[in-house]
Amino acid sequence: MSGETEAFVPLTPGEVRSYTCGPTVYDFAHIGNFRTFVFQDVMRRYLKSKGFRVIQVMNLTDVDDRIIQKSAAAGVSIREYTDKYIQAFLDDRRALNLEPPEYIARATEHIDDMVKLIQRLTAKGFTYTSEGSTYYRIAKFPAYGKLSKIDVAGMQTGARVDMDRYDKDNARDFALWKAPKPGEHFWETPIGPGRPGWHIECAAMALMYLGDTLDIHSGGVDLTFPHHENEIAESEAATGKQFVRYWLHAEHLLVDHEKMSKSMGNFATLRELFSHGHKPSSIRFLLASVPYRRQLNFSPEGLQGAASSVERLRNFVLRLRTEKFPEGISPTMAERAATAKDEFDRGLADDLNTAQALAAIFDLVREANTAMDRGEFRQGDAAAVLEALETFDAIFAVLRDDDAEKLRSLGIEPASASLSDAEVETLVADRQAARKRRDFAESDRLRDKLAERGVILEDSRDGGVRWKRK
RNA sequence: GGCGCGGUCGCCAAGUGGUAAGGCAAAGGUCUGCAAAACCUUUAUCGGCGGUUCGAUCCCGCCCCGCGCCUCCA
Repeated sequence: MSGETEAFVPLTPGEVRSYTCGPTVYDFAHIGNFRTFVFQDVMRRYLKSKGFRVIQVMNLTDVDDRIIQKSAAAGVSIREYTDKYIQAFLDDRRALNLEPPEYIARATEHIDDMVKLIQRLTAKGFTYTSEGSTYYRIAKFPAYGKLSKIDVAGMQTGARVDMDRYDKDNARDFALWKAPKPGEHFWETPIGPGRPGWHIECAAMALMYLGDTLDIHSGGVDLTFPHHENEIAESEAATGKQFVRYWLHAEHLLVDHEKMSKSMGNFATLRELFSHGHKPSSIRFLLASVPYRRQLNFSPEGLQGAASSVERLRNFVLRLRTEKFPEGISPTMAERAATAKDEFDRGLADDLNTAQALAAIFDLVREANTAMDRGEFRQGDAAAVLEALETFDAIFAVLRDDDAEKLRSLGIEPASASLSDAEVETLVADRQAARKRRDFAESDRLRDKLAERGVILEDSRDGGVRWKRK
């Protein structure tokens, strides 16, 4: 609200009540949308790692003009129409390793709550009706504009204000409840037949699940105005209390330096990226690696770079797990692991500076690799370093989960799909035997054969070999 | 026009009043039977102009450029 970074102090110690503006389920979500959802996931994972009990509510807007229009055009019910996209959205979330919120609230299942909230506002004189619709009278709420810092008075006469087909007292007033147009689906309620306005759903559901004052409310920057401003107007007028303690808005994902959006047609869905062979971990890493308040220009090169970064991290973990180091521990390494964890945390603690946090991890990776190459790394250090990596992955969640099973279910056919672990082991053993005979022609033939199936071999100094799937 | 975000190495991106993290990419090298992986080396004076200061990329002013919101939008 202040527009500045502030120390986070939840209303109830140890507990974070958080509301997330979810998608309008009229179509598949695109990765611009997921930029925000990944940010919210990083935030909730970080808060949890700091010991907070997180209660996150995410809404699904499953009724609006587009949905009404499209479902009618498709000749199916709103429910049926939105079910499909809700399912797809939840699948996409799983693919990206987004933790499920504690509550997922569907707008059409909370019509009663919205009606009650509107009635409360009416009782306090914040509403008026016109042609069967109910509107919010912003003139009654002097604080209007405090979040987006919009000067309402100055806007009213502007050329670009709503040329509305509705009859409102003031162009800035917004609909709480919309009267049905002929043939449209509607709900019969005490305030008349119709359907909810957009903002009332979030206000009603947030208050219902989380109480009058929530700790965190987050969403994309484009929601700041009018959506969040209107939510404030609705809820604070009704409760008389502060609605949200901390607002966090994620910046946009850009494509060729323009906002990715459905209307621009410059969007990509996750399933499209998957079908081009991109892994969920690459996408998640890319979206998470740029701090949320920075615009992120999306490009295939960037995605490739993210994939390489994840690869480097995974190679490192593989090395930690498979290489044999001299017994004992080296005090300096244990210390390095500890400071890396501290630095990682320091980055995140500063308004979720993921870029800074990442640097701490990569520093550790390089230094540990160097120690290994020099023979200064000890077996006892592996645990400490792995622990630091786990701290990292508790937030970034990119180290696992690109297993063949998962990729296949996402429509990515791994090159190595046709080879089982046992088959790989057999071929690897054959090659080792060939190497022992110094039959390098045969050895290389087997290695190439494995490579064709997406299996990469790494020989180690001690004559051993480890393998991984591409 | 109002409000907001940003302009740092080829790309992505931290950061601090005292001469600039990290990742990706590129080139050369080390290791290796060859690879792979890893490591080492090389690549920036921080949009422009003024000002404050012993000293500014970081503070102030002006200017230029990009993006967004102000209408549905993560």
